[in-house]
Amino acid sequence: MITRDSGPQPADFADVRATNLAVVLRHVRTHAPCSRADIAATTGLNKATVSSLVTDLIERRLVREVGMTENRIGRPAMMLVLDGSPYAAVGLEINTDYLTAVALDLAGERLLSWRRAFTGTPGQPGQAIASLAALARRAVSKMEREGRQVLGLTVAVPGLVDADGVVELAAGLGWHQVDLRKSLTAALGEPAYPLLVENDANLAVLAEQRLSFTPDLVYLTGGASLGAGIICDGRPLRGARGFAGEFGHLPLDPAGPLCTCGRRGCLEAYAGLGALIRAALPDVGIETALSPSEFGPHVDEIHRLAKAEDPQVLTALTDVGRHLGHAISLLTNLINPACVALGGYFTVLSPWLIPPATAELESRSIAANCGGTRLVASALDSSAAAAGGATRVLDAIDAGVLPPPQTAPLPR
Amino acid sequence: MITRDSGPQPADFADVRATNLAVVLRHVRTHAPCSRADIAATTGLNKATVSSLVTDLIERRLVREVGMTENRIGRPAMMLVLDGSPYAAVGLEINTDYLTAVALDLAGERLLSWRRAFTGTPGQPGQAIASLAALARRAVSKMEREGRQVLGLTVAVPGLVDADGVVELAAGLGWHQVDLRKSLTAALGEPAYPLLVENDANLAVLAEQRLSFTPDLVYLTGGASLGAGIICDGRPLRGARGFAGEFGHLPLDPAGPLCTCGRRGCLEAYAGLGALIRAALPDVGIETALSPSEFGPHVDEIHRLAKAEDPQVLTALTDVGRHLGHAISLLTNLINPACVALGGYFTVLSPWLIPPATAELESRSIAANCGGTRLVASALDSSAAAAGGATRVLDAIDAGVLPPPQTAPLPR
DNA sequence: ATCTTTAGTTGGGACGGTAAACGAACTAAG
DNA sequence: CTTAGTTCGTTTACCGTCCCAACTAAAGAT
Repeated sequence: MITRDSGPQPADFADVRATNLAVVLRHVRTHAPCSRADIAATTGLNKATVSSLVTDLIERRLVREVGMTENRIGRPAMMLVLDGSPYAAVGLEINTDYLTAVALDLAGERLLSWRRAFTGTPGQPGQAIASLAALARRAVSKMEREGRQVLGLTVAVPGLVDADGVVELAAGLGWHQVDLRKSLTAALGEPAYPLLVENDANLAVLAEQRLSFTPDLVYLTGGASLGAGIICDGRPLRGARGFAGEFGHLPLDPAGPLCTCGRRGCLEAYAGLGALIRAALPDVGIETALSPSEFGPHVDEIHRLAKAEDPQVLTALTDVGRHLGHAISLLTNLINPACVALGGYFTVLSPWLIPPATAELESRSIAANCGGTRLVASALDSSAAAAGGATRVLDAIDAGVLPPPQTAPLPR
Repeated sequence: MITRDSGPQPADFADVRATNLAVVLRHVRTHAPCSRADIAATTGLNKATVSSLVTDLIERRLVREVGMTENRIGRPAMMLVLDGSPYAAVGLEINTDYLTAVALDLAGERLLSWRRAFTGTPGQPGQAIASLAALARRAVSKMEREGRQVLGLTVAVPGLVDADGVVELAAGLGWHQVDLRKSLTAALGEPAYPLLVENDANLAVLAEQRLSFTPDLVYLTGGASLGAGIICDGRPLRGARGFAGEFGHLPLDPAGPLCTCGRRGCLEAYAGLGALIRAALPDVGIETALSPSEFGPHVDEIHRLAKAEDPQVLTALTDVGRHLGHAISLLTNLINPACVALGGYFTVLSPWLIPPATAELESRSIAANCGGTRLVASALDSSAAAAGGATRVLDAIDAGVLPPPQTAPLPR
């Protein structure tokens, strides 16, 4: 990929070719169906170059000819579209109460969407990894039975993941220093495709970005713990040590309620799923610890009561929304995203959360009109992080890491 | 410049050449003096390619041969260094109480550092622009008299600047919708070099980065207003509308003291220069509005009293440090920078600010050891923003936008 | 004096983008 | 039906850049 950007790497012809292949591929993805002439006119590449690049992409089975245009002056154009059939990108998510698998084709169409209940034993990641590997094997086999080559697999984990795929810390899972990438690679028999591990919020925001097209975007995971996936200027923001987006433990009030992290007044203590359930459904979970497997039904119940305009639930939701707005105002002042998408349990409850959150945000933003930050419900469901994992594989393709040609070049 | 990064632009050989020229130039800057063979070995470029690139850089007068190595086995190497003499990068800063001009040579050596007192009339930017243009002309003339070509000029403004160089809002100057780039370009007679306008904090952090080498860095401007210049993953973070880094108006406490922006509990109301002076020097400025021209002497006085361990001043500084640590903990949780540099009046007072700020930061960070964030005094003085303006010009050179060759290619 | 080691240049080859010309396939109009 | 005009995509010749291998150059080591 060639851009006006700093990078210590020198460039050669392969980079030029890879860059231009990716340019053409992205154009086909976003403008399909389109002709070679369209591509040349829009990208500025020479017609001959585009022909050569398209031939290459067809040999790699990334692009397909679909037929001629008609009823136009001049020679009809051969239209091109992404070839969805020969490839698949797989994303997995492990969370406190479920495993998810998603597969997408090149165009981002969903090929597979599985979810299964799961409860791991804290401190015993081995069993969880075995379950994850089993799910991965089933998803990969299904793709391969359909004749698709798996381009890559990315696992979303609710915790801090380093660049080598080691889970430094995942409090909800009770994991500490787990080399998930290595273990899973071994469990899957050293597969040929790249296997990556990433934070769930950082992946979910990728999936959200593919739908929203915004280059400055934040995705908030709404669950027992709250995380933020941040994209600035089109690139994911991870921070120096990967701690960026620790949204749940933003200190809002040193005199606030006790948080699971041991401090007081974290956002999570106000707006985490546990706090919401305690405030909205005081009959449950005040005395006993909340079980992750109960979160789903509780959220459904809160949603039902909110629609029925239960005053206690509405008050609880307004309260959560206000604190969310407060925390988002910090985000706006520091990062100024164009859009903040509410994910997790926030998504379904957003009709009751967004109005108080927006009011709070407006009252706390220095910039007029909240600096242009829009608050929206996520376009994704609970498979967001897994879909983001698959999206990450597709993003690598878009960035120019293409599979090699499969058919021999045609004789002339 | 060629990197593994998304970008819609197709690439051709000119991009390859520009990328590799920049790679070699950066290597010479950071490893000078070095030989062609060193460059080839370190960058992975072919020896022949390096020779060709170096010849090109010498013709552009960006690099110079300085002499042979001695006392080694094998043929002695011809050492290369940056040629500092034929170019200059100019940065200007306009602020409430002064104008600053800085010029740097290619290697970042300071050629010029001017500062003059200045008080503008709010709502009347014309006079300020005339003063700024006069200063710019003097700086440019001095460089040209020394035989240096000006590569670019960047102006730092304490306010919101859009991508076209229009100052949307600069509260301290009383500016609103001032097209500074256009006005200054006209006042300087449509110069050949690029003239840019940027926010002061965004520029100061560039200068700080050149000294600290950290790719995840925040620079805090400490003055009447507080701003943050943020660099994430080596790139400046501006946000969707340029509002990123509005550090001073982070809402810390809705019940806090009144801020100049009309809200309550902004960081600036606790840790802005006005708040510090009121707390540390209660004899001044309680009744009358503080004049910007008095800020410098007041800071000197506070510094003197702090060294003398005046209890009231020490208490005020500890208080400011605590609030600073609180705000920085928000930065750490969201952006996770490797380093936060305290600029402006914070710099000289940092011995009294950093300990309480660090304590507060540690108590509020979810990540162990504050997520690795170090709090340091800025390595720059009050010319930080102007130096950053000049640095921005040098960064463009580093990124591959090179001046054209000046000498004809040597006959062979 | 000759060998070894390292520095830098030269020439050939490959690759990939560019430009202009060309053939192909269509519509429009006499 | 014929001719002109339009547009698509390929062909051909060309050029610039990088790489490789062989070469020259200049020193110390033997």
